[in-house]
Amino acid sequence: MIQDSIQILQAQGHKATKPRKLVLAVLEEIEKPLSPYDIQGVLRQRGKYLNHVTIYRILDLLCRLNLAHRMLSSGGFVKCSLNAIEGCHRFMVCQHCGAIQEFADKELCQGENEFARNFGFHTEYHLSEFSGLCSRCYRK
Amino acid sequence: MIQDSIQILQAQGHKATKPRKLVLAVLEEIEKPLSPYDIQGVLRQRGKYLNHVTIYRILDLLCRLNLAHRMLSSGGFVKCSLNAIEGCHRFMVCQHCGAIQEFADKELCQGENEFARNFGFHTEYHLSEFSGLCSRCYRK
DNA sequence: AAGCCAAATGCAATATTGTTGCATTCAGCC
DNA sequence: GGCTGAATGCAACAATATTGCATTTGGCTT
Repeated sequence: MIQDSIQILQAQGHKATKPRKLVLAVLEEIEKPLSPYDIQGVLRQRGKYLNHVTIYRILDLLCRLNLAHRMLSSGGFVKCSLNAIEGCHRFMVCQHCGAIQEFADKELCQGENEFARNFGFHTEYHLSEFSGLCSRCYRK
Repeated sequence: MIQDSIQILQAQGHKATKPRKLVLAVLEEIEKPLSPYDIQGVLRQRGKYLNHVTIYRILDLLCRLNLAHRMLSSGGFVKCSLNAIEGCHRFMVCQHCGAIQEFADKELCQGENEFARNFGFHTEYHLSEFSGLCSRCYRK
């Protein structure tokens, strides 16, 4: 539900504007990485118009609040799951259908950070992307 | 040594041209993510000129051959270490000095893929970026 | 070492993506 | 309903990326 994201927005002193709801709704419904112009296109198909500058600024905000995230492979944006582990995002992207899914696993996350620490590296946040085939597409 | 990369290039039937050597040398020396135009700038400082289109095409090729990689955080390109684990790239990026380093760890990689498999996801390749402070910058 | 040819580069033109400053509008408050 | 700062739209611009085609060049052959 985009309501959850909206609540977080407001809790941090940001307004629940129509454009923000529209962008959140698109990210939520289309569970694939979308560029700012992609989002504009989807909205246009639905008879809505947002200036691209507005979309950029909304995505900036959402990323700052950890409500959205930019993917490695495509550069597109996706909505983050709200129960993600702090400072850690782990996505699986299906090469066939394009669907993305975010996963949280505390143990794995800690293991990775510890691994980095062994090299003297202090991890602030950590991003991980799996590319392959989701269970549906694999069966075919 | 860029010689290693050159060998791989040629082994796959690509030519060892001057522009390719120049780009490889820059990526090798400056161990930070560099955009195509960054690379052009570095070369210009050295009295060399490459058209940006050429640089784009070289980077495309290097990425296809897994000799370079594009980072999420910056959008810049880095040279891949040649002893990387197949289908797995793991980078650490220092927020302070910008230095990047690639690491390979078979165990960690297998753990991650297994984790994905538990969700029915079949990983083709796996990509991971740590953002934080390297050992030198952390001490300060 | 000269010539050949496909591969690679340079160039020009264009398309796409991202940014900035400022006028206008609107969400949330009284 | 009116006020006010935050948010949006707009215009102009800057930066990044792509395409088609003419020219050059690396690596092979002779």
